[in-house]
Amino acid sequence: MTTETDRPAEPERVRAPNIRDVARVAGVSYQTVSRVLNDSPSIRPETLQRVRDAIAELGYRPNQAARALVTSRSRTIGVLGAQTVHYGPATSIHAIETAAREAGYRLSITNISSSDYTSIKSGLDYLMSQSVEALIVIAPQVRVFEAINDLQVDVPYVTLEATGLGTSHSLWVDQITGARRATRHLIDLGHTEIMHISGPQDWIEAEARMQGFLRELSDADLRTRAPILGDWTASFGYYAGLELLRFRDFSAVFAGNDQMALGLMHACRELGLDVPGDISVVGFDDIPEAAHFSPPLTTVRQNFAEIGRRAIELLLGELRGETGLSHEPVQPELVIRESTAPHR
Amino acid sequence: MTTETDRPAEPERVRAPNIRDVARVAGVSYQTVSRVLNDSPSIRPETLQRVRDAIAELGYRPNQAARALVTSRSRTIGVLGAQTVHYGPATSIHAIETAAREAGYRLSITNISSSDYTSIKSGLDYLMSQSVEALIVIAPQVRVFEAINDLQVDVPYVTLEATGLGTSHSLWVDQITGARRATRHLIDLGHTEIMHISGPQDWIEAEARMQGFLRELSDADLRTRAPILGDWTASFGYYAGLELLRFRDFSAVFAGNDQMALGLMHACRELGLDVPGDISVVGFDDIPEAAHFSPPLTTVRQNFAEIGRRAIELLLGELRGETGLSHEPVQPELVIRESTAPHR
DNA sequence: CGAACGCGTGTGACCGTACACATCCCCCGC
DNA sequence: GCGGGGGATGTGTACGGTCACACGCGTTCG
Repeated sequence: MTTETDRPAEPERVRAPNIRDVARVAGVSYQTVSRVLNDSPSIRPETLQRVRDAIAELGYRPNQAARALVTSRSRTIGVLGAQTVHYGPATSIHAIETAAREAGYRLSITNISSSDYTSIKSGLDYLMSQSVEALIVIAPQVRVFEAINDLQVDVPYVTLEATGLGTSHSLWVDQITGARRATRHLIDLGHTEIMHISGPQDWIEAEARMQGFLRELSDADLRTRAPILGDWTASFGYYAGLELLRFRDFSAVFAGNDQMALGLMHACRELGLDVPGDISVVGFDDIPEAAHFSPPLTTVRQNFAEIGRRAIELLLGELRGETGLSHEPVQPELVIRESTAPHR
Repeated sequence: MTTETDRPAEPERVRAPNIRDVARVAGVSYQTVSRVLNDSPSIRPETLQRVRDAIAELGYRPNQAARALVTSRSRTIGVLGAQTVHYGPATSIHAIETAAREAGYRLSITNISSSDYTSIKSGLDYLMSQSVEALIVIAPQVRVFEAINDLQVDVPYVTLEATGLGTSHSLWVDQITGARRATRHLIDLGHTEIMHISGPQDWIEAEARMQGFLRELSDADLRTRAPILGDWTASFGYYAGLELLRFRDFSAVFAGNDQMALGLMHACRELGLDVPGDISVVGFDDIPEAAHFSPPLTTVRQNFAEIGRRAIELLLGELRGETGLSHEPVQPELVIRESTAPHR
């Protein structure tokens, strides 16, 4: 029957049904169908039903592109991310997605591969050409701000921000205080020689945590030493630990995140050192696994879900034209477990 | 000057520049601008430059919606995810994003909040209305297949699949073999009483790993016992461990993922049991932290990045009309560390 | 008893772009 | 000198919706 040749008239790809097809089947005008889609109040129940039936019969799906074109409302929020494999960003994005969905918005996510300017710009460019209605920047690189200015981003945006510079576009996650609390905890336990393994330099979070660490130390008149710049991974923590522990001129370590703390504790174990007996360790983030490390890790909990929700809240508020929205910082919380003990 | 009132003619929101604006500035027709955007070969270098300058001057950005509307090509691949906070899915998505970007595609991701049918359907519905050109399903729920059929998805799609049923739309990640290898390893070490802590029942991965476990056990004529159904979390592993270890009628545990293995080892530690001395533990996934657990975890490595790449490769091939693409399974690999030892 | 009004529905224009086709111009060869 | 061809550019139309407005109809009110 259906031979491969001799069938030039075969409809190559059946066009998806559109609003007029629905209208024809329902016996109404296309405008009425449009009204049904936008649930306009003034439609006779009977007509409504006819249109709904037609939609179901044809398997009609409104074309978002067409809709976005005419309304210039895409119902989409852009997310510029980087390293979203990490627990923190991944959790935030998840929370953002959930909050956005509940508000009838969807996400368009793009990651930047490297932290150079062109990469950021192209990511931002893409999002803007999607005509996103708002923008969330999770990419923690400092250069993002320049790019946003250069590209004349004219939609509301929020950057997750850790330094408390407090531009009106930032959701301040007070990592400085978090880091100070972690450091304070070690000081209160009697430690005077404290190391810090930081995250990568171009991450705002890493910078803020380091700041908090240094400030708390200097407030306590303790010797500050140059933090080690890591890459967030457990492996880095491990190798850094092996290196550092050759000297052992410290009794406590504040790691920039839980993974590096884990690696460090691994190194301690391998060198026959007890945590927290010989070395106290504090992490940052409170990833779900941290409570089950050996020993369970004292760390600083960040409420990533809250952060995501707040970001959406802020943006939606701005979209509705509200002003003076709360930019209250999200406060991290110290969770004391078993990886820290009094200095002996 | 600019008083609030008496300015009815003020343009409320400056319309973004379109190709006609660019054309006017460049002194050409809008069609020429369109040609520049789609880098058509027949454009005089001089004209090209003029248009480029105009684009830069106006800060013009092509409108994706309009473009998608007329070409019905969105250059977007839809991803239906669930629980994308987990390491596996998150890593896969990241790899997918990277591979897609290199091929000039972008991602539209939507997560389903629950595993019920309507939720899946609405997620799928959304993606289709975005006119995605292809679809990747990471949501591991079985019901997804029904939904895909019901909604007459007419674009190429791939589901990450673990059972080897081998529909033409699946990328088979051979978790059964992975689980068998893990189990075999324990058997080879002399263990005869082996427990399995599985993932949630409606996850295809969990099901496949359980299958592999049971088959290997029955091939070795060992006693099989009902696996425990967990939720992938370290906490579950911990509490399950506390419960199970009251009896200690087993000497080895195969956990459905690394997190549950971690929790389990925590429970062992707390009860004074040595891993691997008293209990051998194997995980699944090889998350980056697994090498630094206490003890470093023997586990089954899944190459999530490879999986993501392969998914995109498959889809792009199909979009180009290629057939007979390789559906070779992605093979997981056993990584032996220190959480397993011979039965004594 | 006709005007005013509200409800439910239909008509035209437009959103920004790509594609098919028409047009113009210049150069070449007979 | 003129027809033909091809490269560069311009003109109409379609894509699938929404919005402002117009319209017919029945009801209400002055």
